[in-house]
Amino acid sequence: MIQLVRGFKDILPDEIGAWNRIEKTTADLLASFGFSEIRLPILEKTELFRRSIGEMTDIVEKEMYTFPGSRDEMLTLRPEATASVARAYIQQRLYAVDPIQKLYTIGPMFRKERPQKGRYRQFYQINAEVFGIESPLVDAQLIVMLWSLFKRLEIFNLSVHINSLGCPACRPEFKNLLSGNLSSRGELLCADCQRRREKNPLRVLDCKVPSCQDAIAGAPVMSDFLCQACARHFDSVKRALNQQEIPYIINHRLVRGLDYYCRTAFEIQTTQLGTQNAVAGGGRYDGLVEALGGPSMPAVGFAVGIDRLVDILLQRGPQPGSVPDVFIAPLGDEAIRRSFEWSCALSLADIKTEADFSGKSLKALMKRADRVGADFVLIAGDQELQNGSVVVRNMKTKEQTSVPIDKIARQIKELITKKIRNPEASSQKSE
RNA sequence: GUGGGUGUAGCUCAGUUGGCAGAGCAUCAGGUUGUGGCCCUGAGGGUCGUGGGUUCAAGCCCCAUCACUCACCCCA
Repeated sequence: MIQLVRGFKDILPDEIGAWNRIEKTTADLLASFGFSEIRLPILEKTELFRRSIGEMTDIVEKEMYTFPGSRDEMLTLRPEATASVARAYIQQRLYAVDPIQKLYTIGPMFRKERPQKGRYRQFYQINAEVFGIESPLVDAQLIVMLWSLFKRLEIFNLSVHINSLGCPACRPEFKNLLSGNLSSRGELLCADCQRRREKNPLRVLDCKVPSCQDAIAGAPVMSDFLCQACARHFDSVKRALNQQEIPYIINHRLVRGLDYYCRTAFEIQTTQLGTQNAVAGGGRYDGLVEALGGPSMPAVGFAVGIDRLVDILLQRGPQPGSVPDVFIAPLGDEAIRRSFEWSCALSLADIKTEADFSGKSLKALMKRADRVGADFVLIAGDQELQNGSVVVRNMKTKEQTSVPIDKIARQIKELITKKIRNPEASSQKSE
């Protein structure tokens, strides 16, 4: 048997309800915040990611699906979307139409990591990016938007972590200071951090090895070394979050894994998954557009891990799926032929219809009707055909009525609308 | 990339010191010639992940390999 690729997965009907809910909620919410959807290729030139994400990141070093394309060019399945969105913003000259662009995209990303709970080699993200606005209020607005997305999805037990990474004016000095501070207690650091200390000392800050945590306990924190502009920016973000009553944690250890981030960095974590607990992350990347050959342009954005949200939603049991309104149970060859006609007509009239053409016994048909959860069953045998009618059975009340064949669609529609109004009252009673 | 755990029916899992491959659920059929859920009866369904090895004999022991899973790491 040929099996699917390691770390990839099939999304089956039993969880598609959760996916649809997340995507629909996102589309509605982001539209009200002024975002437009874009759709981009999943394949890009490798160079794009090397330049944007950073040569020395784990993603670029060892996690990308890269292979030769045409004309000596290497291609890569995108490991994240921000680089592609920025590329499109530049290439399509969107900044010339209006430097301010609020864009979002939903789709698969690919990273060759070891699979784990909440971590897949093909995973799905919602990416939202705002170009052309320097105001810290936009940073805060993105967090507000995320917060309300999770609220609408009824996902709670979340914490918002924020930090400021500084900017090219103040970060280099801090890096040097930190590096010097860490080398004074280099003995304590784990092997990875020994390496990081020189290449990118910021990454030592979010190392989880206990001895490293001890080593950095007294280390300087970025927020004490922010330049005046960065400090004011960070303060505004915090004030805006306070104003919207969004609880947050200032996390000096929060260092994004991608090189392009500056100033605001944030991550939203859940307690409902395993150790892969980040459901969203993002921040400001003012230098990226220019670094990719575009105009100097501020930008800020985030990514949401859809797979992880689905995992959380599914913990609460299956999400409501689609069940047929009507099940057609024909008896005998003539009835089966006619039921084909009826099922087409009903489906085309927007009635969710399921017909069984197998010719099995009525008992078997009824069992199947019950299993698929149909509200009504349309029974047609020789008797009914002779007098030009069919039997409609209400599966809940067991009521059966005879309906003339030429009035099937209208009758069913009437029954369904009645059902939609009634069960609300009855389900409230039962609670 | 590194470590731990697990692979037996569609699903969840038993399987004793190595000795005929099992249960529950699900499916299908019958009990009821044309009426679902409950009940009863029966049936189908297996390369015991894969490949080697030890043995008279391997689901069980040994080696390798693959997959799943959890954690490290990294991140959404």
